Amino acid sequence: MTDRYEPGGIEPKWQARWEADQLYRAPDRHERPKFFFLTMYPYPSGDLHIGHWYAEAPADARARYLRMRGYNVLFPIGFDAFGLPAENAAIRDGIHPYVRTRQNIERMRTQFRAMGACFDWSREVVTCEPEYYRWNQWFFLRLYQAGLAYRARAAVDWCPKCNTTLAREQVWGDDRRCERCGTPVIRKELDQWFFRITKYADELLDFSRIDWPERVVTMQRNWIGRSEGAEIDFMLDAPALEGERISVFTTRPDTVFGVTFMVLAPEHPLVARLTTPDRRAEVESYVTEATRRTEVERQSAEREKTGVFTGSYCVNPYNGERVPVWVGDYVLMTYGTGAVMGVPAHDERDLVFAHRYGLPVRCVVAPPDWDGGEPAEAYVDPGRMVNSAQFDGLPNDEGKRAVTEWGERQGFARPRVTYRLRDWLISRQRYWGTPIPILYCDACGAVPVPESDLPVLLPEDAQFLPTGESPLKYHDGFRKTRCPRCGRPAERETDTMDTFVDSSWYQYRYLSPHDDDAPFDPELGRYWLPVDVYTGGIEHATMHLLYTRFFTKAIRDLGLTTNDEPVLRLFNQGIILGPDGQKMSKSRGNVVNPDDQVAKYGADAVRSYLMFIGPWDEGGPFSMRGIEGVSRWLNRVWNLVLDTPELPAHGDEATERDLLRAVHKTIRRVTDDLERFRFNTMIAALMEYTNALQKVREVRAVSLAKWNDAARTLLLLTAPAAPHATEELWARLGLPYSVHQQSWPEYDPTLAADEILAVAVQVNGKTRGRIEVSVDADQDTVSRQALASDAIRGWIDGREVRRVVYVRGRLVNIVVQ
RNA sequence: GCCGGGGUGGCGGAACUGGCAGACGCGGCAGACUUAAAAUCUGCGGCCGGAAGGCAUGCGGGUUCGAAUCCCGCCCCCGGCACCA
Repeated sequence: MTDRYEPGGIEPKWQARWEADQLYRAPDRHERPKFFFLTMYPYPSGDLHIGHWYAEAPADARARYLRMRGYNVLFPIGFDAFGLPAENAAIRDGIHPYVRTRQNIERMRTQFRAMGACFDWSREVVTCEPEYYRWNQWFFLRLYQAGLAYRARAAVDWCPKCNTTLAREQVWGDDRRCERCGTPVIRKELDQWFFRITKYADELLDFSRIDWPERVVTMQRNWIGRSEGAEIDFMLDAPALEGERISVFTTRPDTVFGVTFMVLAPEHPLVARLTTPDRRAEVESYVTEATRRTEVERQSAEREKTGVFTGSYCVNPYNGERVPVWVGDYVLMTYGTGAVMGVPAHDERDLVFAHRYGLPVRCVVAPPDWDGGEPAEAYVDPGRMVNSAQFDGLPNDEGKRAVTEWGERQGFARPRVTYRLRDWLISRQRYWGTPIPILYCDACGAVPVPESDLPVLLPEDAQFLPTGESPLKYHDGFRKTRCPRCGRPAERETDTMDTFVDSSWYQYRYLSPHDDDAPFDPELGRYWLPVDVYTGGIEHATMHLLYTRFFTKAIRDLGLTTNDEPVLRLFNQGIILGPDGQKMSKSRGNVVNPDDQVAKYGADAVRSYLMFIGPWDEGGPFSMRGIEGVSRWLNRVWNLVLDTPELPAHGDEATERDLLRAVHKTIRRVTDDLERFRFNTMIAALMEYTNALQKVREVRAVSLAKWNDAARTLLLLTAPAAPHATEELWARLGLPYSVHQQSWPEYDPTLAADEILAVAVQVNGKTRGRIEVSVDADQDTVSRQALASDAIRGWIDGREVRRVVYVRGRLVNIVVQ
């Protein structure tokens, strides 16, 4: 018997050898075509969990495959090293974030090496190092100069547990919780820095240049939330407010003749002045009540729509009608103009409101079979306009444009597009992030730090105290400085940047990670960019993946790149669950530790098993039995390759042809599956091929030469999934190092094609038997053969054959009376 | 409510463009090897039925020679958006 397969012995050996030989360095200039394969870089939590393996191992297999296909593959790795956990840990146990983060990274590097991943470590980026984050500051200054970064006072979301503000994208769910810790957020009025992502709203809605999953595209579309409509001005008809107006945004200008009331958000600036003395007490108490309610309460659709009349009226410019102005907390100050025209006949919410307060309902878009009265339910479908003066009879979708145009000519309406998307709030009231390169001078105001003074270093001697406030606020050495304009004392901004700023451009830094002159070398950008394939979890669909698209467009406009999009193709892997089918968590006790699995079965088995589990984008439960099955397969491959049978010099011709067919079919299947990220069926194909080789070996009817070719093909095709075992076997066969530098096998379609096919014979669509036919047999031949076969005769005897359908190579269907 | 994805054996899953449903793996059963066990190898495995045969891809219809796949109407699960005017 040959040596047993012992991954624990061979895996570290090859990892060291590959590293020493710099096998996976991606040269910057090369005659081969480039392929930039990016995976989402991890946060250095200090332990590589099974989710990291699931994200990286199948991606690594595909990167290896692309190398064998002849691409110059850039497959980099780095660490998303700023962020809250390290800072919280510092407050808890006094270890400085730098120290802990660097320790964590060191440990994870070791674990990544044990995976056998073919990363080009020479390009590693670590975002908490000044050589990285100085470029965050540099980009910030450029965006500031271009008017794409600005400071504003606004009501923003604050996480009371993380003690910082959050971007809209980081507030999740209908109960508005912090994306990181799940704590419900609260509103705070603060001065904060923003990136003007809304400037790119329309361009971000254009997905025509990229091949991204429908799911992500939809989520981004929803998030941006573009709606087209009109803004219409209603003049106020109140003694003290002569000449002032309320503007509303509506997507239904065609219903403007149906307006029977107006509703303002409680925060609307006109509310106080509009309120008549007799209504004041009631309105004021309503407004106070509304502002006291939480955001979640306010936005709950189930809540009853309440409101209060201000006592004032405005005038519908289209028909001159006086319309009462109400205040209602279902109207949001943060969307549109903070005022809504009430058209109860054609809007469900307005109808509820009108019924509650006895306001009139006037139908202006006729439902089919309209009786001239008011509809019982809000009618929102298409129809012809009625009760609408000169627009009567017009289909309402045309009416939208006609009404807006007419109002525009009169000067009280204009087309308008509104977005749900808000500018990206990047200020964080925390230490462990990139300092925002701004200082405040009493004389000059907010002053950008000159580029030549970058980086603004994060002071390492900060105090981490459980006060909830950033240590930078109390660090005089950091805070106190001089104004570069006037030389007088000034104070630095103590907020740091959202870590999503780091990840918005890290792919570019991989090109020249130690470049001191620029964030990345534009020359290299011309070769490597854009990213060809990006893989990672779906959870970043509207955060990171939206921000990085914005960033690329913004720096394109700054002249730093010519690409419109950062990533051509996106693929989202799913989530690995515990063996019980539940999300892995320490409290459930269902966590699978990859290090344990590697110790037991080897990295190759863990990699292959993760690929075999199911479709990569679906994830699924980790099965302890399942990984044993894959481990058994690798053992079979091992024994099959090393235990070469006694074989004749000349084999049996038919058996050899069958073997060759299996070889070429398998190459085709494995290649197609890798192209489509179908790793599960790729492993299944390799298993089938292994089983076929085992059968051939038992028969001993092929020549040694043919056998060797078949066995080598097995190693080449398995190399991406199980890089160590295949390297070892390749070496033991005496073949030249390295299996990973061999060319990917090509398949020949003619050799993969069958000559004799087993065809199912159906009678009236039910399979009753099967026959063997040659590939090129025509329908006549096949149907004659089918009708004559014993298994079929009993089913058709005495019945009239009405029709015979032959699907080449698949089946014959005999249709009888 | 709107949008996207899904529902297939005991389990994970497979099935090109409408063409033999259940590849591959797990578990199970039977056998070989072994004093025995483990490991390994071989065979059998959708359900009902002794068999013939029938029934089967969430449910109900339809189109078709033929439907897991296409169409219509539902149910359930996952994710996103949602008082957004």
